[in-house]
Amino acid sequence: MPHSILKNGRRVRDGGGSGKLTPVELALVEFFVSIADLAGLPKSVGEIYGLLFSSANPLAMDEIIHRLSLSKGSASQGLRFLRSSQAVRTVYRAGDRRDFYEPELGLRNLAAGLLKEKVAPRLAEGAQKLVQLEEALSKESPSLRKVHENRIQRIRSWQRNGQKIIPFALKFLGG
Amino acid sequence: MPHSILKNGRRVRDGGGSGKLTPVELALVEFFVSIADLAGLPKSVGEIYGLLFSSANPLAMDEIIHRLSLSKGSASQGLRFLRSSQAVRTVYRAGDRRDFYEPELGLRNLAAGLLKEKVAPRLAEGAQKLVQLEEALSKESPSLRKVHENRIQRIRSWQRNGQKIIPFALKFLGG
DNA sequence: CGCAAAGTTCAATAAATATTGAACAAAGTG
DNA sequence: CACTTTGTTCAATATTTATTGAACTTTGCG
Repeated sequence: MPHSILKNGRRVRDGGGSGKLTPVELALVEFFVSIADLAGLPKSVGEIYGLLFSSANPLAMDEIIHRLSLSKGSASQGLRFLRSSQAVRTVYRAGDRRDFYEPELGLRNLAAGLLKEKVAPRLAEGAQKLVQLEEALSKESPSLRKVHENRIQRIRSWQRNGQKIIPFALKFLGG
Repeated sequence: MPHSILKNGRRVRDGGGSGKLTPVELALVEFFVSIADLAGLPKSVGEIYGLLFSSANPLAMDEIIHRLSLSKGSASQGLRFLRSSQAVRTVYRAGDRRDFYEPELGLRNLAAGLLKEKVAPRLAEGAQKLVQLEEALSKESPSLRKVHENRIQRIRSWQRNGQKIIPFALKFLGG
């Protein structure tokens, strides 16, 4: 039985189009796909968030799979990412064992989540590399070392300025 | 004559290591490769910027190719991107037909360049999609339309807040 | 318990992206 | 002008990354 959405033995209402998206939903999904792309996230993540964003009520994974024609694997991984970065929340529905999902709508929270999940780890890794670097410095000729020390100072200053912005930017973004 | 760096008939000084990078250079290059990756740019772009950043003096494309073992194509395209986003500048040297490159060191300018080159076009495209979307709205049922109008308002508010931050953030980042 | 629905994992595969290098164009130089 | 150096372009290829789907785990229910 390929792709039928049966539940408790009867066909389930699927809120406007079996697997196909309405024009508005489609445009919203495309919008978030292009944002995902900009942020270096998989298309599927953008699709899922976009679908939830355009939905009047929370959706379960099997509905997402069906509307977007995604594989279970992509849906599961995409939702995992969105959950872990607080871009979606799970919602419980009485008498239904499935998890339902609704989107976070606050830009501040969305940004903070991405920052924590995608950006922060990389920056930490970068800082790590700077440490290794300091060690190697001592083995260079004095004149080259002077140049390099200077440049590394420059990176440190970038890091400081970058840090300073974050809380401020978040405040800007969020009510 | 594969890969020799001859110029005016004599071997040219290459500032420490033919093709191989010193540990410090290597660490700096890796640092910028990881930044490039974070920003969704090709590795080669990070390598090129990293090499220029770690160099005491401007470098020509053939030197970059040699030190990083890149192809001409990658170097040319990478430099094109870096130039177009104002992350590097060309420097002229008397009696040398080649273009020499030096890195932009101001975070503010680096950020502004990326914003203009990578981010802005995508956001414009996104705004474009929102327009298409408004048209399709009128064909929806009143109740669904209300939800969607609401959500689209939300996106517009995101855009406004995002815009507001930019000049402010840039001021923060820059001297 | 035994069964079915819900969700996860991950090796295989497909799709997207970057890189290469050879052919080409432009610009000096003698 | 003929020749060399410098740099660009782009189709072919390699590399990276996302997606699939089948096997598996977990959870709830009668």
